[in-house]
Amino acid sequence: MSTAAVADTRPYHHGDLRRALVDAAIRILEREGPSALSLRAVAREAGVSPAAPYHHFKDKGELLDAVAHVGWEALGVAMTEAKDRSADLSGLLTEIGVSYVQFSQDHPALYRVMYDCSRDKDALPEGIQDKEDSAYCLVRGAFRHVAGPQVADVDIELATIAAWCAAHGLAEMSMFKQFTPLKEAFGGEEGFLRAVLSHLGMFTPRVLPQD
Amino acid sequence: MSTAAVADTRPYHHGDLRRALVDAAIRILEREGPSALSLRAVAREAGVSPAAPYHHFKDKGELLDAVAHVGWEALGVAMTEAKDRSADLSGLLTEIGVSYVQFSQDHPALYRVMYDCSRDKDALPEGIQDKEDSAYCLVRGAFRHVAGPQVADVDIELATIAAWCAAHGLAEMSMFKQFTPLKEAFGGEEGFLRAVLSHLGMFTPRVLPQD
DNA sequence: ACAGCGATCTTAGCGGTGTCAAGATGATCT
DNA sequence: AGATCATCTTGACACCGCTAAGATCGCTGT
Repeated sequence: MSTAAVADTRPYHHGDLRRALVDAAIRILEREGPSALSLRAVAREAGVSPAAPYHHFKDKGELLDAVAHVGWEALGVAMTEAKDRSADLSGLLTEIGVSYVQFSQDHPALYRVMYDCSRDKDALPEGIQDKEDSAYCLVRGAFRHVAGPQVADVDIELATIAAWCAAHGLAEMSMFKQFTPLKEAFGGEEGFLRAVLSHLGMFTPRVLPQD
Repeated sequence: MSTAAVADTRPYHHGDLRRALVDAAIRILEREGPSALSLRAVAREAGVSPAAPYHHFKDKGELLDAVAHVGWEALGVAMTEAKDRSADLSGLLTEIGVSYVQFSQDHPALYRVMYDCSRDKDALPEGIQDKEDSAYCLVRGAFRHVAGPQVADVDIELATIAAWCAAHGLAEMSMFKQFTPLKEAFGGEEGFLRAVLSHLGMFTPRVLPQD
C-alpha cells in the first residue's frame, strides 16, 4: 500500500520523526508564535497522527526541551561568530552582547521557549554551561581573557552572571515597542543596544581585582 | 444610561465578583503556579459557574491583565518602601533594585504573569510608566535625583531602562537554582543580589555628564 | 406598587488540547 | 517464512477557552 502521490518518502514508518517534529515545531513557532504551538499542531505540521509524538517524547514539555536545545545551540553559534568577528579586545564583550540580544529579536518565539523550558526546570539547559564550547563558557572565557589571570574565579563567575542577566533583561525589554522613540534617539536598534550595554558597563573590560 | 462608569464594579448578585475573581486567580497562582491558572479554575475557586467571568472580562487575557495590574501596584509599593527605607543617597538605587528582585522571588508566579501580559501587548502596562507614582517613574526620579539637573533627559531615560533591564534579568536568572553555590559564596540570597547589582554598576550614582 | 428592563449568573454545547490504551502496520532478525 | 518489536493510528477521556440562550434578581420609571 503505497500512497506514491509525490516524491514524499514517508513509509508510514517515518524515517526520522523525532527530528521532523522538532523542525515542525520551530516552523510553527516562527510562523505563528508560541501560543499556536500545540502538540497536535506539530503532529499536523509533520503529517502524523496526534499521538505519534508520544513515541519519541514523554510529553509536550520534552518536545519543547528539544526545541529549546536547538535554540541554545543556534544562539551559541551566533555568539561564537560575534566573538570571532571582533578583532580588538575592548569590543569583544560588547560584540557578544549585541549578538545575544539580536538573536533574541530575530527569533523571539524560539527565545521565549528557550527560557520557558529553563524556568520549568529551575535550571539553565545542560548545553549552556556544561560543555566547554557552550555559550555560557564562551562569555566566561571572554571575561577571563579580558580580566587576566590574577582575578579570582568567583569574580569571573559573578561578572559572567551579571552580564548574562543584563543581556537577558535587555533582550526581553527591547521587545516592548514603547522604547522606539529612545531607539531612534540612539540611531536605530543596534545603536540603542550598544548604548544600553555600554551603560551597563560590564561589557567593557573593567573587571579588576576588587578593592 | 445611568451607569456612566463602566469600571464601576457595584455589588449586584455575587457581591464584587470582579474583585473576587482577581483574588481567586492570585490565590491559585501562589498555591499551584501559572500552569494551573485556567479561567475555569478561577471560577471554581470563586464559587461561580465557568461562564460567569465573561461578564466582567472580555477573555482570559483581560483577567490576567487585571491580575498583573495588582502585581505592578504591589511591586510599586515594595519599591517605594525600599526608597523610603534607604536614608543615604549612595545606597538608594541598590536598595530599590534589591527590593525589586526580592519581590520577584517572593511572588514568582505573579511576577511571571506580569511580564507575560506585557509581552502579549508589546508594551509595559500603563500603570508602570504613565502615572507619576509608578514604579518606573520612581526609578527614573531616583536617577534624576542622584545625577543632578545637568544630565540630559535622554541619558536619565537610558539609565533607567538599563537598570530595569538588569533588574529584570537578575530577577529571572536568580530563580535558577544552579546559582546556589555562588549565592553561598556571597553570603546568602541578598548578598548575592547586592554583589551582582553593584557589579552591574548602574545602581551606584555614577550617572555623570557623558564625555 | 408594579411592570419592565437590564445587568448578572447558569446551563448546555462547540471546537480544541494533552494524554493514554488498544489495535494496526511494517522493518528486522532468526 | 514467521515472530518480534518499535512505530504509528484510532478512539476515547477530561479539561480548556469561549459562546449562545435562558433563568434570576435588583434597579428604575410611571
